[in-house]
Amino acid sequence: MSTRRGVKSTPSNNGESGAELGKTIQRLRKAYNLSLGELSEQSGVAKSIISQIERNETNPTLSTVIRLSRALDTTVDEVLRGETSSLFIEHQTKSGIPMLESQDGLCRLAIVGPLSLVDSFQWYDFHAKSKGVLESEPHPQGTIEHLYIVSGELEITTGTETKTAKPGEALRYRADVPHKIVNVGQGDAHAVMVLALRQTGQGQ
Amino acid sequence: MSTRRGVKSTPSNNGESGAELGKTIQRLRKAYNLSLGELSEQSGVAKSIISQIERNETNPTLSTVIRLSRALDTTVDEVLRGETSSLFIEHQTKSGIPMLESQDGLCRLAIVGPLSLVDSFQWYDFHAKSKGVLESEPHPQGTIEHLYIVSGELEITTGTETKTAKPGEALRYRADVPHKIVNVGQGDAHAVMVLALRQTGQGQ
DNA sequence: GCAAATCGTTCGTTATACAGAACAGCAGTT
DNA sequence: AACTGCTGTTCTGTATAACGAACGATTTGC
Repeated sequence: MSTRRGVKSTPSNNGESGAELGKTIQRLRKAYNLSLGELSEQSGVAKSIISQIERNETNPTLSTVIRLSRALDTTVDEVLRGETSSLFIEHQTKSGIPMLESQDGLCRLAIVGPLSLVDSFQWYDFHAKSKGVLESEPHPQGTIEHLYIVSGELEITTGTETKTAKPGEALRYRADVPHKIVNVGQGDAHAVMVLALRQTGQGQ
Repeated sequence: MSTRRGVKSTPSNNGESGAELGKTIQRLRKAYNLSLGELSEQSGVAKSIISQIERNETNPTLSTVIRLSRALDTTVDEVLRGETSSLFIEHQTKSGIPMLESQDGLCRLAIVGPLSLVDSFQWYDFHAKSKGVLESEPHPQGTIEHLYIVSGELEITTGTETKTAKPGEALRYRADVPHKIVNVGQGDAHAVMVLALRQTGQGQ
């Protein structure tokens, strides 16, 4: 957490949001050869606001962005995405299937799902004795690991973050960085894991 | 009642904007089985705001919508467009219940994996009381359903075939035909379901 | 049973997005 | 030079989105 609230270095927020929103809006506007006034008229947004948005000096309202997007004949997402043209590359990374086996002999990973059908996902049944540790090297870029805890208590560390999950909980985390699963409970732990490889690209 | 809210003609925006944004957000949140507090923590948006957004009582900031979209594993546009761009269930909701529930009320499906993202699979947590029945209309062509039984005893009927599965077993069957899951055991049943969609285009 | 937790909602305050007007910089006319 | 007409920017005041706390209403536990 630590959601730095209260701190507002940047004019508004923007930081993680549509970082380049302003630039994109302006680029589109100019592409259409519109002045601020014209776009204002067409979109119904005050030109002062548009000016501020273009300079990333404000954190616009959704409705404002929608109105601008419409006037610019595009969608919110495209505007957000900086419209980095084609970013979708079908990263069909086949890459060797990470054959996860118990390193310390305390974890067992059984494949219950398809692994050759399509490589968009693999599905494992995960069992771990108490104190068992499963360390994984990074999986292909964009891979997301889903862990559903059936029983026991697992601690997942991915990157620098660590979380503990109890039965019934589902964790979703990036698996393209080193990650680790530890059974911190007293007894055995059981979880279902789905490894999803990013395929459709353009997921923001 | 200083600020006369409560009764408001036009909430704020809405009109032309994200008409159903609130409903969509709520539907996604419930699909993920998140409470306002949880979503708040995950997204960094105050839960009071989320509440208001869901009720269309506010005209959220772009950054707010982005944060929510990310937490809900989707994009702004999908949220805006009333979404459901994709396939699935949407259950011939005769009742329009945002949550996935069987008609007899004995089965509950919670989405724990990505449900937006154009892509290839969805992941559910399935709970059923004794005698609970979950009937599904055919999913899109090529869809395969994977069911991993955690506890209880389930009987799956797909097409004309019927099978019974016990804990630890995994079933894989076509889901592009009507299919049915029945908890034939005495107690509750619990399973993890993965719905795999046929890859789009290329490859067969 | 009452306490503790958790749900969604509402309250009080602060920060700020918004609109419109006023402002500044630069073309072309005349 | 001025006067237009445009550009984009910077000033207001007001409405309100955001947060966090406090609130009743359930649900859970002991």
